[in-house]
Amino acid sequence: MATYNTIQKQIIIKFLEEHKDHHLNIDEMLELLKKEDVSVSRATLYRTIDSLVESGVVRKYVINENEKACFQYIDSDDCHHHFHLLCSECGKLIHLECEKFEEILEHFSSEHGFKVYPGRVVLYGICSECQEKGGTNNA
Amino acid sequence: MATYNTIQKQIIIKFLEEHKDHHLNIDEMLELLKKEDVSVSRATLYRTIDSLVESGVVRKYVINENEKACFQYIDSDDCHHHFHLLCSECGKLIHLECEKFEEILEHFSSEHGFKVYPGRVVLYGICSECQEKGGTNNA
DNA sequence: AATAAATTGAAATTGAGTCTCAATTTGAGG
DNA sequence: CCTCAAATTGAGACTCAATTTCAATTTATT
Repeated sequence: MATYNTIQKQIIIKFLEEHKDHHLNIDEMLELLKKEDVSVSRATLYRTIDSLVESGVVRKYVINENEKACFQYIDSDDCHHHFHLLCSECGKLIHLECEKFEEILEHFSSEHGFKVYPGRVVLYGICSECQEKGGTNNA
Repeated sequence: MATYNTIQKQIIIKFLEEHKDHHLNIDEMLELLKKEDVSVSRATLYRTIDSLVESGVVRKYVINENEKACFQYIDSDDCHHHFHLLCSECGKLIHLECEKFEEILEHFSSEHGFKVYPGRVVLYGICSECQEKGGTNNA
């Protein structure tokens, strides 16, 4: 099964490269593409992104089950040291650059044989601001 | 807003306690409840489980985005100082006792001011057995 | 009992994501 | 630069887990 190089695929890959510093969901991408007057259908965007995720070029984030999945071009430079911290109090999502990330993933891999999917690592808790405001304590 | 103690809630909590060693999805629960000749509607089950998750009594697992969410009663005795590793391939839930846990929580607290809720930490990935079998899944 | 508020359940609705299929595009081989 | 089969596109239909609706019922208080 050959693969054809289509205009739509080029548009999508160019778009993702230009937005590699954000993760966007499908609707946000469609809207931005529309503003740029480039036309790609929803179905094609889903299909192309899926295959890019499959081939490891793009990472899929499911931060909150109730929210749409987000996608981001994997920049091999900085995609590694990246945690998601989600504040249960204010709902803020923190993208935390931290060298500890690698260490933790490595620990689970080498010590426990468990290969963690980095894109799905979301740690729930309370951010510093909400702690100061004196939030309710849960576990 | 008062809360009424209804028969349905009692049924659901009793059911979850009796099945605290498994995580089940809503349909599985409905089927098992039906076999026990106890009647709870799908909507009520969703609603009640949601509020139990909200209050931290029940944990929600989304093993695979394409699969139904699973739920499990949290046994407060043994959920404190360990990680939950959930294999996206075989669905196995690994309770991992590990001294790294404390270290990681401490790191986030002191270095980043973020207080992680230990009970909600679930790391998704692939277990060693499924890695050997050569899984294809991403997430 | 009377009452108001909370809850239930059957069915309708939602919505992210997938699938269908006719129309179009691609590119290898004349 | 034609031809043609195979790949791809896109509009809209479809799926299905989860949510919402709303009238009927249950709860707990007075």
